[in-house]
Amino acid sequence: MRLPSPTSGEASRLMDSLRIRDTFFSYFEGVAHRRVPSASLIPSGDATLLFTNAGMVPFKDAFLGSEAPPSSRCVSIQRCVRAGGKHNDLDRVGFTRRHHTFFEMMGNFSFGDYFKKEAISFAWEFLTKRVGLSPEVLWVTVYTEDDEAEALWKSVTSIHPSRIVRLGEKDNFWQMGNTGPCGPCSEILVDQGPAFSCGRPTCAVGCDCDRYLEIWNLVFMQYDRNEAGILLPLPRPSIDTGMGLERLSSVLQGVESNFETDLFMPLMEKIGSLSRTPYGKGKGEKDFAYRVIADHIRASYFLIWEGLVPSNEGRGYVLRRFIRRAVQFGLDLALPNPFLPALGEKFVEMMRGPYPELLGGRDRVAAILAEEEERFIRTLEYGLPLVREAMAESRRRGSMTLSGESLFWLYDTHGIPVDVVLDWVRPEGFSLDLEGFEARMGEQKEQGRRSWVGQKSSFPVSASLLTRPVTFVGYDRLDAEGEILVLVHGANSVEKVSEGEEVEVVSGVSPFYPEGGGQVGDRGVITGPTGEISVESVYRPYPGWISHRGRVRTGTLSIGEPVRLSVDPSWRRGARIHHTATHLLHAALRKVLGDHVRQAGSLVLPDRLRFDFTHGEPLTPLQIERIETLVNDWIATGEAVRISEKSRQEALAGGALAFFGEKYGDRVRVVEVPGMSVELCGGTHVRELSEIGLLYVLSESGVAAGTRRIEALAGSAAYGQGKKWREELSAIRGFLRAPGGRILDRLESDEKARETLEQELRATKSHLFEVETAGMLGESFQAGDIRILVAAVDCRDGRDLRLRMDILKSRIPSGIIILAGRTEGQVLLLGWASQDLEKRFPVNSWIRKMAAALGGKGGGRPTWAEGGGVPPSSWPVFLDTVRAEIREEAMRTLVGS
RNA sequence: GGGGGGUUAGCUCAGUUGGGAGAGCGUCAGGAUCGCACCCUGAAGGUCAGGGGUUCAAAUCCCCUACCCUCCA
Repeated sequence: MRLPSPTSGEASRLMDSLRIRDTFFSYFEGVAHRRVPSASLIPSGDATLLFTNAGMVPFKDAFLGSEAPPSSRCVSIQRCVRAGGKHNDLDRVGFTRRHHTFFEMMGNFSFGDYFKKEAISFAWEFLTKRVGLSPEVLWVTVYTEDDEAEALWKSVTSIHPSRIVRLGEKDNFWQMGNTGPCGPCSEILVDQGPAFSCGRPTCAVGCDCDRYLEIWNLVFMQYDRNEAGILLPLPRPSIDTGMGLERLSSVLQGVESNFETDLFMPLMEKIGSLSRTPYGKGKGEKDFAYRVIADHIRASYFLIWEGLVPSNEGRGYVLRRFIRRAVQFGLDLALPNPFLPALGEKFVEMMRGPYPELLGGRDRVAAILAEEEERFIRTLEYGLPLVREAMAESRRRGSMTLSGESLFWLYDTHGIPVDVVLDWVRPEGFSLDLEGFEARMGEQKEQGRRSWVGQKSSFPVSASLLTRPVTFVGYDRLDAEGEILVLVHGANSVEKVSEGEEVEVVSGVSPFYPEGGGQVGDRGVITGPTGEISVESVYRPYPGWISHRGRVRTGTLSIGEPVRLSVDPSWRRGARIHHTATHLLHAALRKVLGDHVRQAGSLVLPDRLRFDFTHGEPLTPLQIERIETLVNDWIATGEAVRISEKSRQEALAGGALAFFGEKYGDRVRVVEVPGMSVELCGGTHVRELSEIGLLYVLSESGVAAGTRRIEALAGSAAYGQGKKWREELSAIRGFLRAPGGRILDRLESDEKARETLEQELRATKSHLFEVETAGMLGESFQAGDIRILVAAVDCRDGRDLRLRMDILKSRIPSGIIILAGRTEGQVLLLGWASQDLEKRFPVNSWIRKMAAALGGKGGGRPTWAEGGGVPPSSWPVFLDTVRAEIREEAMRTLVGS
């Protein structure tokens, strides 16, 4: 029940999400906005961000001013993933009406173009005129100090003044980080009626409950916060807005939760048909499971489609958690495994309208989903016995509660979620110490956090210090003239650096390639009027920056000085050879193995390369051979490498491989070897393939499930390796005296000969020991009722001694045997007592005593003991002494018993 | 990036204060059978992941490396 009805126009009563998208785009295009396609979920060049989590993320550099926006007015519907953080704990997803890991954010943006007035009026007009929301249900909030915004709401819209509420910094002030652009914001809310209220008397706008639903946030970026925390006015204030497509859909479709919109219902129905129980639309006992699964398949599908694979770290790990959580909740609904591929197929069907490109790669995504699902099921199967063992252990302690420690162990070490454990142990009457578990979990998190902040070294200079980005000239030149703009020593920005110091240098121009795209940063030297720095690594501390890290070799350098920057040509040469070789390798892999192969990471160094790619199984030697041959055939053509800048659409249409998509950027750099490989790439490359020379694949191995790794050498590194192999081979030939080949035959026959010899040696030894020990039996004597043998033999190692012992003890069914093995400079002692003498005559104490007499140690069990020491001055004396003592002891125990 | 667990026969895994490397399945041979499966007897098969250290003695304890599983960031 909802009063009053939020929508006023009949036409919009049943607005499906597709129409909402169209209406949104066409409205803003109508007011001169440029439509920008959704950027990748995986942010490019931003290590601080796990996923694109808001509509403004692709525009971050544009807001910071380090990059030009596609237009001063833009509109987008950006796909987003949130997987943690204060407002979106993964655990809450599925248990509320509105939390998602994957969602789409509709937004309009102004980069120094229009400001508050237009932003407010566009939003109002869109909501009330285009999608027909009734002004009666709308509320707005403004920042407590923002008089301007409140006045504008009153003057440019028809909202009732009593529906404008002022809120504080927590709700209505937005900032990107601790420094940088920020500003007040203004939110538009829909009053869903008292039925949605938490019922508390204090319930009003700002309350956490569902009654006042925030649907659109308008951010007025008008300040730049500097390091001191002071707000300085931005010269060109900007607008960033965000409205969740899922929320707006739920309002416009008159349903109670996002999960009942057309963005979810087909998935809910599919889950319902698989589990044979329909979704209860919020009233079913297990509805939460439907919601979790539907939500997670959306996020997982998109992430995999964008080239991510489940793994045990970083983004891949978040993806793994999505998939595993979905599978886990699938258990609650008794869904038959694997069920994720079928849901994925349904999702593509739903989303093919707005995202036609999703149709490509369907098989690959389905395969990855299925594999991860099966993998988790295996983990659970493996875990069941462990849980049983934990229960048994608890029972032994007389407790029917599994301890927090063992719950943590099951989860942390073996990946078995607590909920799953609970399901298994509840029927047995067990409960769980959840508090103990949470406590251990907290420690773990704290530890992770500490190690994280501990190693994070932040660049000590603000990103806004540079008014324009550093010009990279390294594609064409290896030398450049520049001026020192920033110097860093230790954790501080400094004016001057001198000999021996570790420093970082930023200059306005640089030919140094900064580490990125898998390619290592350049090395070289920076020379000033009075000093020189050797550059050891180069990276981008912020987008658009290039920082050179190294050590001052001679003299001093100061801010403002002119410098000459020179890249080490042989370093760069090795890097570009290996980089182009990587592209060829990638293309060859796809050709030989299939189009499911995608780059999953790469490392390009001057003297080797490493390439990770998606492929389900190990490569056969034949496949590796074919790939290597193909690449070398390509190299031999000597084809020219073409590098060009194109529009993204044009590049993709030309078949370019693009992974981990860029941002909205229209201009992309395309590296093409005609007929062989086309990739979007910012790295440095050879001009002609002949420069590569040759390529050797060194190894192929697995890095994670579904990901393989190839390591290879190209150019002079490959030649050097070939030379090394040749030298080794000739050394082996010389050693084996097998010149001219047939080394394998030679090894084989040698191996056979060795085996024969070993067998013969074994036979001879056992014969020898038979004879030898037969003689030794004569040395044995009877002491009371015990048969005793103490003897010394020459032997090579303990193994020989044991062989003799085995023979001897089979001849003496009851008794004591002590053998002293004389080896080079050492004595090994071995003692045996038959089972019946275990208590009465434990041989380990004798071995210990003898070893001590020989200046060594020993020990063991009563029936079998070993020890060692240095040889006695006289063997006969030593042995006789031992015999006498043992005899005496034997007689005494006889009397005693 | 930081933890936890693992790596022993072809496979699945035991191996308890450090003291003789094991089981089941599989393989092979023999027996039994018209034949097959079952069954009986026996055998082969191991750099205990690799390297270093401690020790008289290391699968076992310590350190390093590689790989696999898993958690946290």
